[in-house]
Amino acid sequence: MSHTLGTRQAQKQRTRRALLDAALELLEEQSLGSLGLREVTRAAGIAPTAFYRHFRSVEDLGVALVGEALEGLHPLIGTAVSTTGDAEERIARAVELVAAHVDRYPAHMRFVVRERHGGVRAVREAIRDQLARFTEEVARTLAEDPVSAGWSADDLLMLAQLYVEQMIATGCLFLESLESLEATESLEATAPTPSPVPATGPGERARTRERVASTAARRLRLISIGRLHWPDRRAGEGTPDEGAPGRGTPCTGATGTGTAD
Amino acid sequence: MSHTLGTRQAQKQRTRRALLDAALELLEEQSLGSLGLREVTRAAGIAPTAFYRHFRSVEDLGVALVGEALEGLHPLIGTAVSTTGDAEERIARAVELVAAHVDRYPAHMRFVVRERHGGVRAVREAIRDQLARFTEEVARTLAEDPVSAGWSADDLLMLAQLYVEQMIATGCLFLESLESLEATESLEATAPTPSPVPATGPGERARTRERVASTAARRLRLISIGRLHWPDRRAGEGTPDEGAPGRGTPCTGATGTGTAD
DNA sequence: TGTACATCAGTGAACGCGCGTTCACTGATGTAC
DNA sequence: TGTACATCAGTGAACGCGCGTTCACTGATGTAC
Repeated sequence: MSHTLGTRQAQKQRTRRALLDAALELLEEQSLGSLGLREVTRAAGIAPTAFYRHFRSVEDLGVALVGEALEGLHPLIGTAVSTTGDAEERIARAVELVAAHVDRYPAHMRFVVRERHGGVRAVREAIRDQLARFTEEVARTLAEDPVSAGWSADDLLMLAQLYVEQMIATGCLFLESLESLEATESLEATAPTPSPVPATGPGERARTRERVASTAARRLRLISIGRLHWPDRRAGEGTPDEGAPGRGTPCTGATGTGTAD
Repeated sequence: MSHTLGTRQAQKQRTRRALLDAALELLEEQSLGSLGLREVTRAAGIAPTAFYRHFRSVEDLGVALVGEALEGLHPLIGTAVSTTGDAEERIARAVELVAAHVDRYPAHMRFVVRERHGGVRAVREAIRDQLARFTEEVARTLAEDPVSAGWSADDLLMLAQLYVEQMIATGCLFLESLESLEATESLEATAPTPSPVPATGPGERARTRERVASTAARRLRLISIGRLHWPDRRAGEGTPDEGAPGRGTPCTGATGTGTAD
């Protein structure tokens, strides 16, 4: 820290954190639109009226959470998509990045996934804007790759969107695996006897994680392969029983609709 | 209709419909978790207590909406993914299917997209189950395609998931384009003078639609190309400046983690 | 066809409750001299 | 260092309101004879 905060400022920050954390926990089982101000302050251990010292409304708190959840990812994107390493390495790096972020901020990520299409406009737009920035950064990084030579700006953007969507879908997979694990574990806690065959041991968490990572990696691999053979306009035409058709004429960008409108 | 409903039954169905429609309209701007029973009955024009003649709770109504939104799509899936026609035709058919469904049931589709990761468990699970059925059907249809020869069950499922996710993303794109059009049109309605250059004419709706359809089609095209060249394990290895590497050895399924666990 | 009774979709009053927001306040922290 | 005053994060009472659910009811529709 550059200069220590005054006691008062520090306390205010702590209360603010308590509000954000309380909200995050409550948001695991409901959406922002149904989250009450009193509910949050109760969980945070402060009086309802104190809420207004930190946020104008619950919606406002939601926008702050979007920032916390996604702001920190921007510097990491370049690393994950960068040209260094072969395709497999890059894919593994991207999946690992998502996995680590979900591991570290599960509640934040659940919140983002839930509210991305949720009922609170301001939050939806905050998320959309962050994702648009991600997409633009990915597109810029992809453009530097020699593989992208000849790609139209429109097609590059399309590919970047596909990658970003895929990263979100991967995050969802990791989140769902966390959820199902919790469900299993709480079931076991209730069970009268320890299962004869320990279906959920200490390694189960790691194994589920690996399975999810593998699925996510294969999806990315398929997309990357498509990218390498793009545009391949003849793909799938007629019967595919003639073996390997190879790539079509490199009529780059001919498939796009053009950027200007 | 096989046999006409009694007056009483018919009236009950009409009230039920009024409740569902009122809910759908209210859900355009909020999520199910914050939708009130009294709010719905008020909009439907009936007494709050009458709600219980039709649904046990708002959550229950939500589950009914999931059925309405997705049940009807099952018979259409086969047609969209089927082997008939070349890859381009199939892609166009799939995009058109989604576009038509969103055009006809925009509120239903918005609801599904919003609640897929929303705060109401029962509804989330109803949607997840329907999507799992879609995925299975797509996987089964893909398996019949000669292109899928040698694909492991795991990889086929991965591809089917990718396609289903992509269909949902396409639906989102169409929904967002509807939303932005409405915003523009209401802005124009408020504007004092008709714009000198009519930025939003009667053709704007069609043009936006076409742009979205084109983007969606290109995404599907890229995935289809990836599919044709799968697994191509050497893709992207080293520098890609040596031209067309062709497809790798068809070590089918070697990339999967196996289905049994 | 007519009558007597059963069913049941929709009503309206009433309930206790938690909500968001207002207001004047308290008392610890910060600051000027 | 000590004193006097300003700031402001957090308090607690109070408000009007809409909520979900209960209950006994009404009256049109359905049914048995």
